[in-house]
Amino acid sequence: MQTVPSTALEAPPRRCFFHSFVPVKGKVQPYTDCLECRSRCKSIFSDLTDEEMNVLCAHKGENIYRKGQTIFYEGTRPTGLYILRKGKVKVFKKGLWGREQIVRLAKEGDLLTYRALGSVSHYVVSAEAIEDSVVCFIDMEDYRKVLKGSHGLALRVIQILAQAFDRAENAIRDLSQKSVRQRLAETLLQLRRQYDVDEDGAIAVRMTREDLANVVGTAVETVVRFLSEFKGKKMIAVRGQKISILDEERLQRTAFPDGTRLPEGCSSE
Amino acid sequence: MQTVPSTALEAPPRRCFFHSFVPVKGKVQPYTDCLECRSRCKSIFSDLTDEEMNVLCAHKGENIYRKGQTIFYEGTRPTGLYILRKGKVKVFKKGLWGREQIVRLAKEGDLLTYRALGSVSHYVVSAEAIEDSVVCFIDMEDYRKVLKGSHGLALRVIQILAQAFDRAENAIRDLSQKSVRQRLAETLLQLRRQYDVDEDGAIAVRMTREDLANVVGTAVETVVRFLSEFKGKKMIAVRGQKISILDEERLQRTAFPDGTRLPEGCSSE
DNA sequence: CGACTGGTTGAGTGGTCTCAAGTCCTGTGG
DNA sequence: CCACAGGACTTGAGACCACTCAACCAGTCG
Repeated sequence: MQTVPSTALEAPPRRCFFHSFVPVKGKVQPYTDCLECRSRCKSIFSDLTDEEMNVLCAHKGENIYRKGQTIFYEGTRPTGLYILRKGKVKVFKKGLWGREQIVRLAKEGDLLTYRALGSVSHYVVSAEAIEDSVVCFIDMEDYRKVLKGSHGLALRVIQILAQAFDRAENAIRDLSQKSVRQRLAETLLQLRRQYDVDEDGAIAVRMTREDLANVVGTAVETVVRFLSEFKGKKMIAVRGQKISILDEERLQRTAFPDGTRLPEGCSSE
Repeated sequence: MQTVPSTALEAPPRRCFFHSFVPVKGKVQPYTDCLECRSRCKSIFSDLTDEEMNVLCAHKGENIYRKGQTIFYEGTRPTGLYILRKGKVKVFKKGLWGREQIVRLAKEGDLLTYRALGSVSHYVVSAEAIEDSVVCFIDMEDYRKVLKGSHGLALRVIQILAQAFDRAENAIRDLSQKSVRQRLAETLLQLRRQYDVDEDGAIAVRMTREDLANVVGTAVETVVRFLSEFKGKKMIAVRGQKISILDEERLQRTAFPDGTRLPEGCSSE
C-alpha cells in the first residue's frame, strides 16, 4: 500500500552526533553491547538471561535516523521491534485525507511498536524522528523465539501492554470530552514531564506547531491561537519552538478543571 | 474515591431469564461447569489444562445483573477479572463533571477488564449491564497463580491485549479526525457487526440515545439530529431504540469518505 | 392523575476550522 | 556580505459544526 522511500535506511550521517558513535574510517561504530545496555537501561528486556539476550540480539540492528527521517511505515510488514535508544520520536497514524494523528511521543528507552508485541500482519503506526535519534531493531523471529521460551518476558510484556492500553483509553476520554484549550494545556504538562526541561527551563523538545496540533487533534492555527492566549496570561513563555511553563498551577487548572491530575506514567503498576 | 452502592451485588432476579438457570427452591443455580464452558466458548482460557482450570475457577463467581446494574466501579480495588457470559455490557470511564465515555461495548465471551490482565491498583473503567446479563468472575489471586504457571496463557493474554490496544489507538485517530456524522455512521456499522441483527433486521441491541452519544462522544441532541438525518436519507430505519441499516453502502461512505473500511475485529492476528 | 424517563425539535451561541494574507526565521547561493 | 527562497509561524475574517438551553411530546409507572 505504501511505498518505503529509500531514505529510511541510507542515513549516512555527515558527522557523528553522539559521542558513543565514533566514526571509524568513515563508518560509524554501530553496535552497542546489548548486555551492557540491559544493565544500564530499565527496559522490557532487563530481566533476560545472557543466553536469552544473545538470541534476542542475534540479528540486532542499531540505526541512526536524522530529524525528519521515517523509521518504519504504517501498513508495511512488521519485521521486528524498534526501541528508541537516544533521541525523540513521534509515532502516528494516518487518518482521513492522510492527516496524521500522533498517538504517542517516545523518549529514550521507549518501545515504538507496542502492537507488534502480539502477532500482527502489518505495522499499525508509523514512526519518525523529531530529533536525531538512535533506534535499536530486534528481529521479529528472534523476539518470538525468546518470548516463546521466557515466561518472565511474557509477563513483562503483559505489563507493558496493559499500561499502554490504559494510556490509550484515557486519551479516548480526553479527546471526546475536553476542549482544545484543555487538551493543549494537558499536552504541555505531559511534554514537560516526559522530556523534562533544558538549561533555560524550557520543555526539552522542539516540535513544530503542526506536530503539536497533531498530538492535540486540532488545526495548526488553533494551536497558535491558544499558545498565544497562554502566553498573554503569563502561563507560558514561547521562544520559537521552545516553550517554558511559567504558571504550572494555572495550566493545571486549565487542563483539569475538575481538579483531577495528570495520570501517572509507568509507576502506577 | 467512589462508593459502591449495594445494588451491584444484590441481584436477586425476580425470575430466571436464561433457561440454563433453573431456580431451585427460590435460589438460582449459579455455577456452570467451567470445563464445559471452556470447550464451548473460544475465550482467553480455552487452552488451559483441566488442572489449571480448576485453580482458575477455585473461587469463581457467576452473577446475574439486570439491565442498568453496575458490575464494577472505576477507582475501586480490582478483586478479579470479569467475563461476560451472556447479555450486553457497556464499559465506560467517567470524565469531566462525571460525564461518561463508553470505551467499549462487550458481547458474549468478551473480557470486561483488560487493564486488570496486568497488575493495577484499581479498576480504570466501570461496567454496567445494558441488558440482563450473566457475568463470570475470576478471582485475581487465582488468575495470577495460573498466569504465573502457564506460559500458554501469558502468550494468549499478550494477543488479547495487543488487539485491544490497537482498537483503542484507532479510536483515538477517529475521535480526533472524524466529524460526529462520520463517527455515528461508523458506530452503527460497528454495532451491527458486533451484535448482529434480530428477526426484524434491526441491530440486536437496545441503547438509549444517551448511550449512543457517549460512545460517539457527542451530545444526545446531536445524535438524535443525525439519526433523523440518516432516516430522512433512507439510510436507516428507526423504531424506538431499534435501528435497522437500510443502505449499508451509503452509511459506509458516510463513515469512511476516503474509501477505507471498518477494521477487522479479532481476526486480523 | 402526576411524576418521570427517554426522545425530539427549535433557537441561539460559541468553539473551532478553513482560507487567505502576511511576517519571521533560516539556510543557500551569489 | 546581501538577496532570496522556502518553511514555519501568526493574525484576521468568515463560515459552520456542534453544543446548550428550553420547550414539548410519548410512554410508563405508581
